[in-house]
Amino acid sequence: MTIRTRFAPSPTGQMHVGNLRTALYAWLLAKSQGGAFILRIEDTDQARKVEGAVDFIYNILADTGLTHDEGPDKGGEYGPYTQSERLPIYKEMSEKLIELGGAYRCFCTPERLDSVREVQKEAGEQQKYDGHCLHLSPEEIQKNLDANLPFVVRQKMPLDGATTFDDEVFGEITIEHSTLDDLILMKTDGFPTYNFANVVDDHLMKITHVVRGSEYLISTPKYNLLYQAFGWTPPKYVHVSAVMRDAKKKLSKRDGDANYRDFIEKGYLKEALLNYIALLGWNAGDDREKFTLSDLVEAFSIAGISKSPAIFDEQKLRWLNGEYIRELSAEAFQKIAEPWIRTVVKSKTADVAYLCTLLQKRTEILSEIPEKVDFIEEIPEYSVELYTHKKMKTNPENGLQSLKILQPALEAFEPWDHAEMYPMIVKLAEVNDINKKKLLWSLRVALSGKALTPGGGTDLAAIFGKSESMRRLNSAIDKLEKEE
RNA sequence: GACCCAUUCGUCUAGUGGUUAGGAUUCCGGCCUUUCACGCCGGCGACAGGGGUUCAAGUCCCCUAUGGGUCGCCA
Repeated sequence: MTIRTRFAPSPTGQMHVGNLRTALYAWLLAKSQGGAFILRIEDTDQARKVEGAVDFIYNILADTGLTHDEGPDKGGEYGPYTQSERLPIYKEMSEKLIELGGAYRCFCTPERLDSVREVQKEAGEQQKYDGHCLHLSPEEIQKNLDANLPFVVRQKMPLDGATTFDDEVFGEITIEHSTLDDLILMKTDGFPTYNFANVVDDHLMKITHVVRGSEYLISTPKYNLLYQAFGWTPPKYVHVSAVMRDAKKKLSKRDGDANYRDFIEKGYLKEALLNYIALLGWNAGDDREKFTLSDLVEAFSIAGISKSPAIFDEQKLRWLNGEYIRELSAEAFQKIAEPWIRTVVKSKTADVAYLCTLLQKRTEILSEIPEKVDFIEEIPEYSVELYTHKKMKTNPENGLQSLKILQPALEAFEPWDHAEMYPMIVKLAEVNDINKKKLLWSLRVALSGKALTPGGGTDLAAIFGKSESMRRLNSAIDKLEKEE
């Protein structure tokens, strides 16, 4: 029997990274064993529906490479794959379940339910349905139905005993039936709840392994009771623990930047992001940390999933992203870096390709590029104290001296060849009996107006070209002379 | 509050009765160097606490603590 897993998001907007990780694990489980990955849209809550959210899900799955074999857009043998299009199925199934004795109609109003809960809360009791409609006679039920009273369908829980199931990650879990509430399966609006739809659909769609967040761990026995009532075989369960923002808070949509798209917009590469979230709560059993998607397919196994919640560490993501950036070819890096460079550098003459070779080893996330290159467009206001560097024993006075040595040499330097410039300056330092580092430090400050730059003085000269370099050099000399 | 689950360096983790408790990241040193970064080398840093079981416990059991989850006509 081939493995079938599913990703079943509700179309409520952004793709949270915890959600993405669940999708990744489900996809990996299927693909690592030659199985199928199914996308199902769980839109049973009409109030929470968000326009465009389904397309957004398609885009992310396509973008990350977690492609599905069956889904609303691709079809498949077990469709429709959108729950709002399966309403007749749930209706039929719920009626069947009532016949089977696994469920009953409940005509209680939300107001009555609230007050029951209120009373239970005051008394310090467990809050659960009080069974009011459980023993309605067939006549009473018919009367209510004839009166068109709205009703929900509730699952009838056994009163005693316990259900045990064996989770693939957490092991054996046992829940006493006495703690179970009679779940609502069908709402008054004719839509199923998750509690019902997931069971019906997972069964009908022949899902073999249910991968989902650990918040469902405790409800799983309720679902198994449903399977049992129908006479179906439950799937295997793979519950994965939460992704946390910090030790106390779960990563949540409300925290703002936990979304896939936000990370991409901040300049993270999708490969790095995916790699990182794979590692949050899973490991290959060895020391490897860098995985392509196909590496993951090869290495993935349920045994590597850990039980405890993992805190999302953006610092480590940054590092991983840097690793991915450094592995890019020069062309590939320039392609993704140039748009970021162009947000601040408008110059047509600056050598962007060369700039990129300098930037590549100095970039962890793309969004830090603009601040690194802003001096290229326009030299910032800077203090001549930048010429002071203790270790190199430089200061504005000898800085000026250095620039005056460099000025005629560079003026005469033809062609403006970067590879030749550095040895030329080294030689120039020797001739003038001055430390080459003094010359280079001053040159860098003169060209950039900054203490930290990608690359050194000759690198900057290469980026700017001769005319702009000489312009900056001369104006630096002017500036220093004025200060004297 | 009740129930379920978890707990190894700050963080992600390896570890399935006998290890100097390993790796990665962060941080700190050093080397390299045209500033910074990259790279390389090194360092700091953990078995939540208490009881058992055992010749031997991070590994098994119990209790406590802490944290998370669930208790919706949300999923």
